[in-house]
Amino acid sequence: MKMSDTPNASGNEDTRSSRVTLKQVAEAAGVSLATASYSLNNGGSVGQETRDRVIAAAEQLGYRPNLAAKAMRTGRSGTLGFVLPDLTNPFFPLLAQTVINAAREEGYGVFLTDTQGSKEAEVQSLDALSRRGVDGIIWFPVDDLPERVPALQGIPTVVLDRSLSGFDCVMFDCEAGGRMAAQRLIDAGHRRIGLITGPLAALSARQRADGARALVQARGELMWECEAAFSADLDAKLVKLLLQKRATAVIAGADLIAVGVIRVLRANGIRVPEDVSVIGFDNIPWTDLCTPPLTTIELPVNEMGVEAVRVLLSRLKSPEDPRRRILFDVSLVERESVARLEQG
Amino acid sequence: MKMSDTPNASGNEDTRSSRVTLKQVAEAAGVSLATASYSLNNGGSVGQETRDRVIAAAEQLGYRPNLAAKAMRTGRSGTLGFVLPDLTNPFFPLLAQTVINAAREEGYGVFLTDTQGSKEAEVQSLDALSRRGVDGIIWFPVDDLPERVPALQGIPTVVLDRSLSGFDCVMFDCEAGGRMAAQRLIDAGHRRIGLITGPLAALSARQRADGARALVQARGELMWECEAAFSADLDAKLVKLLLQKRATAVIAGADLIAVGVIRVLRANGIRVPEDVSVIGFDNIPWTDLCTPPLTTIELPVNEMGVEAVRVLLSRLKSPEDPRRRILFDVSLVERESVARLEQG
DNA sequence: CAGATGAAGTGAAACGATTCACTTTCAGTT
DNA sequence: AACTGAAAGTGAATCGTTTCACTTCATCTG
Repeated sequence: MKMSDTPNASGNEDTRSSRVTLKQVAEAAGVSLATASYSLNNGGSVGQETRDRVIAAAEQLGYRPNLAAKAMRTGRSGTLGFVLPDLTNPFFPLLAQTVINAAREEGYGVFLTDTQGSKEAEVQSLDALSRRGVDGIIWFPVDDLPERVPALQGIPTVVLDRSLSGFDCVMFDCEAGGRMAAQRLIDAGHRRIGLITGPLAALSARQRADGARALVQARGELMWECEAAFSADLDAKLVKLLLQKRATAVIAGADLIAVGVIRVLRANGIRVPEDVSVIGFDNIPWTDLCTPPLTTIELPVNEMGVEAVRVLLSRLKSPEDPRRRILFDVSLVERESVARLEQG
Repeated sequence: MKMSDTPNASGNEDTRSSRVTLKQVAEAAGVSLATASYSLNNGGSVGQETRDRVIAAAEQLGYRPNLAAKAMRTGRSGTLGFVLPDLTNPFFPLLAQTVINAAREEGYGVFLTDTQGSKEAEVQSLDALSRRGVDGIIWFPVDDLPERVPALQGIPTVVLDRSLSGFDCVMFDCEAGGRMAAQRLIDAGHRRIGLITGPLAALSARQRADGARALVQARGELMWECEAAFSADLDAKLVKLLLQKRATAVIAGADLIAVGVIRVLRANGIRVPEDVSVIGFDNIPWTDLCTPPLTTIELPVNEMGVEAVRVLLSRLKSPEDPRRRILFDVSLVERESVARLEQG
């Protein structure tokens, strides 16, 4: 790391340290504080001419309302918190982007916090958001153990991808997804199928597994089942399973895992999809660039983000409405990692 | 999308809508407001016994300071803004994560805004952050045209990956990176080299190109050069270039582009790296999972995030210090997309 | 013992907006 | 001419903190 100081930086000119306040605007426009406030917020009863004058003055002075003051007076900060487990997991960036932009369109700023998969950090984050006085929280929990979160008292919260009682929840129909994945393999003639689940602490992983398992057991044969972390690095046990108990097709509980599977298989001279078919789950961004491009279950992540904000804001408006539970359908994305099983 | 209302949700019990204020704590502890404040902030002169009593009372009542009020009084909000172009670009999530966590460790919350690559949205974002009263801004600009941003007046800002005068800047040594990429190919015996640059509106893309071009011209032959967007979908012109004017190696200004190149080549029966070597830039997360794993230039993204926060906070402390310009070294990551050129 | 010193604690004024309750003005109605 | 009501505008309280300036009182100093 090199460093150099640039001594004569030509700083932001006109750095007026104290900002323009509403009072100054009022004075400039020759009206009272109250009228100035009403004018700028389209409230009260103010003559059109006066209103225009105030607006002009505000413009001219470069007035920017102090949101902290507004927040204190009104009790609402115009901010939301978004708590998620891990931004570097490719599943999340799109979701975060959607939430942030949906919120911005409604005039809300978003505090993003990444808990790095730690429950402790999660509790801390929620606590910090509560102190910050966010109006509401969107929460993608690390897992779905029903831990009590005292910080959340009284703050409207919507929970994503988990079913926590007492909260609005927005989820994917993961069980159906699991079934779809299995069905796709069955349709291609596969019967001897292996199943790798994501971490079962998460409801969605359990549901995916349940859906897939049920269908495989009904129509084919579940050769083996194994739990794995959300990662392309498979542990030794799984690798062994993969190479020894040969299934003709593998269902992975997440694309990241599927990519790892493909890598291991190919490294051992097993072709995908000719020898073994692989199907993933999530449709994370770059799975179409793999070799072979991954057949997978797509989740409407974008829609989830938008809906989460919608639900949260509507709860802000009507705190007493019944809790909502929204379930998004998922769909199969056909690519090249699944092949018809040739009768051998 | 299915929906169901759960009528009898067992809401967060004890939803006390009005929060505990410092005044209540003071009363409970039998001291004045001032003493209560001093006690909790380790300020003023307060007897140990009294202090303990206040702290106990605060604890017991579940007091959470209202940061909006504090912000208004002190003029500092304890928040930072982070403006970046596109969270779905795999380059950014790690950076965002690092910034968020580094800031949190110092007690700051981060407003994240994603401008979706639009300069208009960028100006709006900066403006919104200014209204929100953030104490400082970390800004990864869409490009480096020296647009005036009025909203920034007086808000300490550090700029990432760009050189904007009047700001603290944290950057990578991209020119050196370009040279390293070229050198790697030269070392492998390549002479006829093609160069694909990222969008030249960005300084870093220009620098990468400059570094690479200079070295190629000095030691080999620059077969062709072409500008491309940050995407794995290459436009027709580039595809044609790639297939017709055969270079033995290609330098891509970004991994995303490199992946696109590999895909096009392989789709046309050209092997990588046996027939054509490809080298990328960025070392974004999953390039080690490609086929072949991508040789590329790694940027210390994590370090940049940490440093950005460090620089920003130190500027908050001493606004009058000379502007700083920090340059991080980059490094070559050796994988499998570059091969020795067999003398043919 | 007078005065100085310092620790412990308090009262009240900010910070910058919103908003309730109120006054003034004036056109319209009887 | 007196009354009514709406429209236009204002004064002042308020949100929850921090912090300056001040008081009180016990102890120390010469």
